[in-house]
Amino acid sequence: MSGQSKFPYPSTLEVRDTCVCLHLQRAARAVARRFDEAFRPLGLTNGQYSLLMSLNRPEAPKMGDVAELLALDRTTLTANLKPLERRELVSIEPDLSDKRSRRLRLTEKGEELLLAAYPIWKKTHAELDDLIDDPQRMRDELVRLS
Amino acid sequence: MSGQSKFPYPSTLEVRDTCVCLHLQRAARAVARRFDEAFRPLGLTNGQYSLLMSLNRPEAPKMGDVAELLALDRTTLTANLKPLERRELVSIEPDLSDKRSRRLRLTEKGEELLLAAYPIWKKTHAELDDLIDDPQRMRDELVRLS
DNA sequence: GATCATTATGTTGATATCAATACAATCAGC
DNA sequence: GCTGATTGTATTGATATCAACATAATGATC
Repeated sequence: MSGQSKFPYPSTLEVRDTCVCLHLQRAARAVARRFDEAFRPLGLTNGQYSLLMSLNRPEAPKMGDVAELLALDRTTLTANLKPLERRELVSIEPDLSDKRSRRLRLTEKGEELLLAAYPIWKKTHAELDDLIDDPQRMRDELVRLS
Repeated sequence: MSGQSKFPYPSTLEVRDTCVCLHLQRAARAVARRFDEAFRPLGLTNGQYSLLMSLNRPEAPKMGDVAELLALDRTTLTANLKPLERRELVSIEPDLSDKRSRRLRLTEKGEELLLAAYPIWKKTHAELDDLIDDPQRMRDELVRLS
């Protein structure tokens, strides 16, 4: 036999059906794939798009600012910047008033890429939004979890 | 000067405020960290917990079944199984009736680990659920995006 | 039963993610 | 001005994620 698990099957079904974490990761993966595909002609991923977009500010932000905005580990941000820096979409400059900090700045090439990417985002986002009953409510809930 | 970006700042704010993808990735990262921390004493991540849990079925599932359930690329699943197999939490057996397929099975050690992890999940999940206005509605929306 | 499309999975290479650790610059208190 | 705590990043190592490509088994058509 050996047919019976030590872990009760009903509890498995409980986790599968109710786990917010699982539901979130699943949806996050699916939606990420959707945007990755849409941005592929530009050689961008959804995360790179969000990162570049977060750098478009009146004042060039520090790494910590961006990491917090994206709810991203600081070391992850360091890693994510590398391919963008290699493609010269982003420049990293030392902060003169605080030598620990570094300022992240979009290059002109980066800004041009955002211009090309924005209509793609607009279209893909609209398609997604249509799947959601109440997008604003959804975003509010997501922010509360962040 | 050089002060003006080629990409309009209001559009950046539009993306930041409304992008469902960005909100999802952010929340997914934050919630993943929360569960990863809770499971750390067991040496489990949230993804490994979900994966192990998905294997606790009457019939040992095939790789494709699990990949679909988790909305995960099949090649990612292959990678994710490796550390679990190394720790002997999961065994991978050839399917006798279809030699292409492989059946994923929890080992006894895997079942015991789930037993230890479940109360941690229960507690962490309850804390998270409290942050959400209408969890069922939220899950329904997330499923629609998957 | 040979051929060809389909199905199930694996491998490789690039990027993403985080914990743990380390280090240098800054700041607060003295 | 010293000292110790804090802050801002970087590096390393492990796992996660997917696209592109490859392979082997199955199934369908003839």
